[in-house]
Amino acid sequence: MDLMSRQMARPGGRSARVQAAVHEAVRELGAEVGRDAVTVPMVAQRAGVTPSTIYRRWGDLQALLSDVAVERLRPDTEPKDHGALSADLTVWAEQFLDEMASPAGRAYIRDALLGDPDGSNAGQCSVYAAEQIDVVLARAKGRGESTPAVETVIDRVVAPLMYRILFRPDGIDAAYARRLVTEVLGTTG
Amino acid sequence: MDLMSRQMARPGGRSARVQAAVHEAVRELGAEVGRDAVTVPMVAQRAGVTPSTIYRRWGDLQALLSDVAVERLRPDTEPKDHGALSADLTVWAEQFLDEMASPAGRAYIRDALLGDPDGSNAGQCSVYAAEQIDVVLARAKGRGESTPAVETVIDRVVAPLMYRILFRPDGIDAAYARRLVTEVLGTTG
DNA sequence: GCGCTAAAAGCAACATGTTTGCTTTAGTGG
DNA sequence: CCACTAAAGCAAACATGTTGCTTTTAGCGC
Repeated sequence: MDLMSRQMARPGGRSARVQAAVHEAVRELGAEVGRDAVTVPMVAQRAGVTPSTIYRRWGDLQALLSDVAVERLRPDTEPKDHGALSADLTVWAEQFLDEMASPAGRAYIRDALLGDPDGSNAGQCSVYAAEQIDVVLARAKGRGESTPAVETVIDRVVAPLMYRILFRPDGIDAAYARRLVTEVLGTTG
Repeated sequence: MDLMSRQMARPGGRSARVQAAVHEAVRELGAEVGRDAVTVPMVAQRAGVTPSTIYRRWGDLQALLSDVAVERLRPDTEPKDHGALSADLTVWAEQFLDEMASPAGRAYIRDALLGDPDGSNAGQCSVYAAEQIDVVLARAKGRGESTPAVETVIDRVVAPLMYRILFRPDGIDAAYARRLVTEVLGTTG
């Protein structure tokens, strides 16, 4: 059944099935009863496993939620090609803001940051963003456009957006995202 | 003082003593056994109150930790005056990075972001940073220096630092902080 | 000062969540 | 096909979180 073949490098093992079932249970329950009401015993029952299995594999609820959050924050498609760097970056930034600034998006980000002592899950989120930007910039270079460095875009666009999403939920909108993109492109041309 | 004026019907009374005792217990236990090992019953015992008091006032451990975290993230002194905007900002950014990027600092930031559904605690952190920057910029204006806007400094210095602290703990150092300051000042002069 | 009032803390019983030793099962390689 | 190992199940001990009711105490009018 495709319940068990969802995103697995090596389908077939029992552990793999359990992980898939547990992740799916978290997603379903999160949608049904709200993220804050999800408990380990609840997830276990839905996934058809015992709570101790979850505790032993993930340690606690937070680590599990962090896992699932990173999975959801992974972009599922490449950024669309609009024929020009400014258009590509602008659209990407607007969409990024849209997804991340929603209550659900903020909850995922917080979950990813949490239950993540070594920062590896949060780091993964940053990698996703960097990859997307890299695609956009590489495409622009292919067209002969001059582009800022990936790091510059992260510093000047992603970081300000994320800072405001996390620390100042008010007063953030698409116009702000567009302004950041315009400014970073203005720097290099 | 604002430690006891947060949401208190009876300042100076028993509630205030309880709050102070609980906060102190959290700080002590955090230092002694590590932040992750702190539990509500533990805090209650150390503070000489019953667990139900804590649950009723703060709701859960996370909200309590969030409270304490914001308290600790509040700067205790005004930024020092070094006679020039670039020096003031550079020193401030280095110190900010130093405090925030430490394991303890990161834990406080995460706690502040957490158990904070409405974002008010996290928002407070941002306000602290903005206030400090405002002092530095006002002083520079008083000397006749031209300065960037507070918002600009937040976008170009604070946000990138915070983004890296949270999402990419590796590869962040004082030199990076200094570069950010140099760049933002280069923009306006 | 003296009680009255109401907000907050204490208490205790209860519900829920977490941990752990041991047993059982499923996948792997001989 | 059998033995071996890693992971899951089970159940009981344990810790944490919740709640109704009682008691304390600060603030207030007298």
